[in-house]
Amino acid sequence: MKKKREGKTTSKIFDDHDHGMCFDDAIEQIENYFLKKNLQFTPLRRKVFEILIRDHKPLGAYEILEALGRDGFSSSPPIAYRVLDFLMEHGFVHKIQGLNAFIACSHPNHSHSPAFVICRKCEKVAEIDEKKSGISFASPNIKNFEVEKTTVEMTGVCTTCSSAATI
Amino acid sequence: MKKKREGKTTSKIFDDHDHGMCFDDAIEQIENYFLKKNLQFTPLRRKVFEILIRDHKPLGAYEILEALGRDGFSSSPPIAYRVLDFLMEHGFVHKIQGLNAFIACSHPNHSHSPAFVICRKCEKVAEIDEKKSGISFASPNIKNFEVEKTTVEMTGVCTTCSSAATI
DNA sequence: CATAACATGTTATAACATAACACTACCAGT
DNA sequence: ACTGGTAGTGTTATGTTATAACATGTTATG
Ligand SMILES: [Zn+2]
Ligand SMILES: [Zn+2]
Ligand SMILES: [Zn+2]
Ligand SMILES: [Zn+2]
Repeated sequence: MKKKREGKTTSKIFDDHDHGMCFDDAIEQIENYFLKKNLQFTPLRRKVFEILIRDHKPLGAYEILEALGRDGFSSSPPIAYRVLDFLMEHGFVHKIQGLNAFIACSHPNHSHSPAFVICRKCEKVAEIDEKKSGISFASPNIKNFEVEKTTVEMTGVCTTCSSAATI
Repeated sequence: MKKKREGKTTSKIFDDHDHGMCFDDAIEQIENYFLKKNLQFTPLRRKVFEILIRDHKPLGAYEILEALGRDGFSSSPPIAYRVLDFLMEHGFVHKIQGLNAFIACSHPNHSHSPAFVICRKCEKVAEIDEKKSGISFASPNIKNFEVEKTTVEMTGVCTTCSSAATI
């Protein structure tokens, strides 16, 4: 059986971006980036990114594979994982560890350590900015350790879901 | 084939606790907690916790299962996952999302949002305290969202590993 | 003792991820 | 044009992590 991953309601923190613009911007930005870096934005890579940015919600690798299959691409697992790794290396996709899922980056311009807010009911996910949100995550400067990557995920319930339900 | 999960070197951030004491304390604390809460600290639960606290390093569920098998317990997957879920509910075990592994809590007294420092070379893991370490993680108070659980993991390389190796 | 709640055991399968190798296209140096 | 290297994609098989569903035993509690 399949794990549910629908999502139906919204809450303010999840709605603070204009996704129409977000989508167009994202495509343009990734194109420019690849051009500038002399990287190939192949049909497969473009398609995977489009699948992720289209609804701008986290998708499991196998959901991406299904979508690829529907669009005439190969849908064996390594296809998705390789492209996802590539897009993550360049900061256009992040992995949500708590969901084993992947999501298109919401702030692909500046390099950043992403933080995510995840509603465990509707499974909506928002990528937040250190400064913009209440969260202040002082740059981790641990003694005797060089931090290369941080994972920050906040799971809970959004207002819409909590007001709608009987817990 | 098996993923490596050995760990051989140490760095200061990983050595700031006396594990002999840590082990004894942990056992005593979990016993007291279960007694006070009228929960059953069954042989299976005790064994799982002992396996985790013994070396105080992250173990995969299937590693725990092997250890259980060696000690005469059943070693089918649900056994481990159920006990781990239970111990996590009560704050005595945490899951390291970046490693798909479980580790005994280092600060089982006070309720806390654990944060972890993970060396990707030796796979040593330290659970750090907000205040004690350089990290300051302001309590996330996001608008229109009630945070229930935070995941904070910092991956990098410890001094020992970085000084030892040719990157 | 009845019975409900909790705990463990067992089988099967789902969900997630990678290894290894094959094939093609493209480009650089000869 | 030949050669060898690199990058991208395709394919098969398998490894790894986690859960569903159901059976059995064990422990309060009225
Ligand atoms: Zn968007
Ligand atoms: Zn929600
Ligand atoms: Zn310890
Ligand atoms: Zn190390």
